Amino acid sequence: MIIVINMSKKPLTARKNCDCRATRRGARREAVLDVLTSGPGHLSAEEIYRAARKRVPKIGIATVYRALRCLCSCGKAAEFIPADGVARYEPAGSRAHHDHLICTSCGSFLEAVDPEIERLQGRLAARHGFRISSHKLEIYGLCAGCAGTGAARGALRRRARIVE
Amino acid sequence: MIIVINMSKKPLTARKNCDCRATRRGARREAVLDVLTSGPGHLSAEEIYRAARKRVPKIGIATVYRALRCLCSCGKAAEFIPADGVARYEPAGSRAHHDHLICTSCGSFLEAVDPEIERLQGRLAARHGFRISSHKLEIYGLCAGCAGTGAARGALRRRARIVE
DNA sequence: GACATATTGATAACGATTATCATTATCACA
DNA sequence: TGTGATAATGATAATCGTTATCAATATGTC
Ligand SMILES: [Mn+2]
Ligand SMILES: [Mn+2]
Ligand SMILES: [Zn+2]
Ligand SMILES: [Zn+2]
Repeated sequence: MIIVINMSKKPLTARKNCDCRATRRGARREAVLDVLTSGPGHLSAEEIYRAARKRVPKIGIATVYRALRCLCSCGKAAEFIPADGVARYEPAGSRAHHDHLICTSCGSFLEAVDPEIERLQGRLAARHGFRISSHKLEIYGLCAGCAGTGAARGALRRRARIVE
Repeated sequence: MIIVINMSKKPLTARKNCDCRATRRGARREAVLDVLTSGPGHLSAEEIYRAARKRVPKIGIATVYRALRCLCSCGKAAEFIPADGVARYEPAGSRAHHDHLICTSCGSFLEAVDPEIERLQGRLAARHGFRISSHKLEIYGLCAGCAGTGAARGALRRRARIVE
């Protein structure tokens, strides 16, 4: 795949009209995309940098940030910023939208979607004449494992990545 | 009111068992609380600093941050971090929970709550054995004014701060 | 007033991210 | 296959919001 950096200074939110154009190909940005799609997801730039160096040892962190900007810009990756203020990245485009349940104990990210919540957000916005372009729902608390209840362990056993 | 700094390094989320104890009183932290409760809300630390200096000209930004930490720690203020990563503060305690509709055009914050969405979040979490401690719902898009439709202006006219 | 100590503000430090810029890698084409 | 244009890279400086440090000051108690 050919990946080209979008050098604009705009935020990293995915855009429809990405100005990425195929020009030259290199191993570094491929490595970043690789880490993103094959890794556990929800990685920080620093974590992606460390993983990418195992494939391309001479890669610099600046290139990782540039690649992430490009990937977000053309919708192949998504950036989100949890409460600690450190941006995290996950593959996008081929994946459905989802929200995050973030464990404040072990730091794990659980992905989930409730179509009813999604729908009601539209209704809430409409009530205020607000035109939604995106939304961010993050639920903080204890994951099943850290809560440690029987019901919790049951839910953990299911181990669903995206569950309605 | 007496306000005492909580010097802990924990995050600024409001806690039930705040270790704030009344010991000494000063004008600076009062000024910060004043700005917080009398201002337009959703101010950044820098904005609060500028406003506080009109009341206490010699106040330093460090004191503003310290006061905000204290106020959040004992539940008199709430901190939240939108997509731009810059923390913003609003009075809390006497105010009900609400979510934010954030206009990406004019930067305004509209407050809203949908009890049904709140309820469904609990259901979603329960489905994963997740024990919620807090959540953050931010909806990004165009406010009524910036969207510029007729219906939008109607909604704007209502000018509700918190609407179900 | 004298003391203990809580609070303050100037400023250094910090961490994540971005900008700079000289060097290197890639492509189009002769 | 060589060559020139230029896209991409990485080391590093800069930036920005926030926190830590620390000497000076303010406050409460006796
Ligand atoms: Mn995710
Ligand atoms: Mn608010
Ligand atoms: Zn956990
Ligand atoms: Zn607006």
